[in-house]
Amino acid sequence: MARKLSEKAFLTDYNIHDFDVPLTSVDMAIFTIRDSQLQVLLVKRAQHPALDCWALPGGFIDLKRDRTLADTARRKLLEKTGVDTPYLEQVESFGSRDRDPRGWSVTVAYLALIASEEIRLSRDGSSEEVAWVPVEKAEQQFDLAFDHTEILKSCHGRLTSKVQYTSLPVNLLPREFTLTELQQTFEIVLGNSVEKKSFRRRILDADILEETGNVKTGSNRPAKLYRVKADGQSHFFARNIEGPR
Amino acid sequence: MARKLSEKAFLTDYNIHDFDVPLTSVDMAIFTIRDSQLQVLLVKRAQHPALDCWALPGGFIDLKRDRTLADTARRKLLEKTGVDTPYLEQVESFGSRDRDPRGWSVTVAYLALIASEEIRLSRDGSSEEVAWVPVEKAEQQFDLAFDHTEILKSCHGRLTSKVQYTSLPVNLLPREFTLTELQQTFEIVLGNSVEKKSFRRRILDADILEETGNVKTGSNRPAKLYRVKADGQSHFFARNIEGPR
DNA sequence: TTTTCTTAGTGTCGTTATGACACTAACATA
DNA sequence: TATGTTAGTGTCATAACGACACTAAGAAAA
Repeated sequence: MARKLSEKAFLTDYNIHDFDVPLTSVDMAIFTIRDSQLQVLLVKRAQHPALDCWALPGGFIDLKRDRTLADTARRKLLEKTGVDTPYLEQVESFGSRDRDPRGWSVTVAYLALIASEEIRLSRDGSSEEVAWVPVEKAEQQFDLAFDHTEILKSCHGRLTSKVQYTSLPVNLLPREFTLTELQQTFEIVLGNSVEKKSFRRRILDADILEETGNVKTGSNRPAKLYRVKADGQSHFFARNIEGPR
Repeated sequence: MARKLSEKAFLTDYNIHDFDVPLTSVDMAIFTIRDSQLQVLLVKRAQHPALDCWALPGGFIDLKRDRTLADTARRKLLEKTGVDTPYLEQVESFGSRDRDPRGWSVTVAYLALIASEEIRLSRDGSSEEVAWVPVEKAEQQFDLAFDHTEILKSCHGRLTSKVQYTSLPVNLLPREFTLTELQQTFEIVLGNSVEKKSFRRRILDADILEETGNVKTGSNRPAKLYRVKADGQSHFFARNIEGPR
């Protein structure tokens, strides 16, 4: 009982500003497929430090409005893209003395996958410039702010490795899609082709999709449209998908 | 040029204490095999908050001494166990308004694997009580401080899932070990038995081990001793290991 | 109406890593 | 020398995949 009281006293006296704490933020790699390429959203910084540098969208936690880290990530995503129910996954945290000139800092990196159809860029009034950039170009030809190139590579690496054994790319497509569209999405993310029959067996046997009853007609045989099943967690396959041998 | 100067001016004026920032710490689940069980290291907190509660070892980043988050984790591990070259992997970060009574806080969780032979508990002068506890017991019967039960489950989950498709459990063994010992380690982490021949084929075909030339003699046929190859990254298998069908 | 083109979707066989399980090998101890 | 115990192997069945040729169904041209 005495101890309970003394914890209360401890908390009353506690002031975070008495201690050295790092800056802590959230950054995110928002991926989509545009023009048959995997692209990532970049923003041009409108503030110091790294003013005018391209960077991953992100920012500080709003201690008043955000209950959790994921809230911060969702808020940033909504501000930039207008998308509010994305696939969102925490990837890795980066913390060091040198990554930000303001001092010791930690950033929690998130990965988001969205369908390009759902995007309305820069819905908020922020004046930052926003752009979709093909991932390879962003990694190799952009000199991103802070350690954002490393963060982007980490998120991209997580994505490409999970494609090997999960059904994660379904999150890059709109609600209804054909198996061929899904296959193309896998191929774009993987960076190589996959065999049609193997792919379809794999996906259909996994029992993660259901037919919508609709078909997509074009100038050829209509293709059945599918959607992710309601309970659809990202499915894990027992084996990795292989490229051509 | 004017901008470069103004960034300098910006940094001169910048004071982290002008902003609300969360507390940021590192916590870790240190696993080892003892008594044929997967066990995790717990410490009894000697300070508020959650005084006298069992918790995962961890603490705040030392902004002066730690260059990176991994430094903080390594330092904590060394303080508690005397082990300084462990397998160390960042798992997940937990941040929310409510997880710590002191206010908004973020903790970066790490997973460490060490061989029980290498441990010298509580090498430092800290007066905290330290104990190895079987993982299931720690998860189910201990009321850990803060959200440490959730953190432990996350680290444990990462471990058990990676066992399915990597050679990660080699890090729970001493430098030299027999294939049977390695198999037992896999079985303990997996929680079920694996078939001897399949296991040996898998491990040997992966080409991650080399014979030391030594054998372990007992009251029967001697067993060849192996060690992890020098370049040994944790190997990824193309298929998951299956339990009995 | 028929042909042709294009994309959707299937049948089937070989390959590969694994599970199952019986088998042999090598030592200590009695 | 026999016996028990653990190390390690031979071999076949199986599951999931790659390869690739095949059929199906529509639009548009002829």
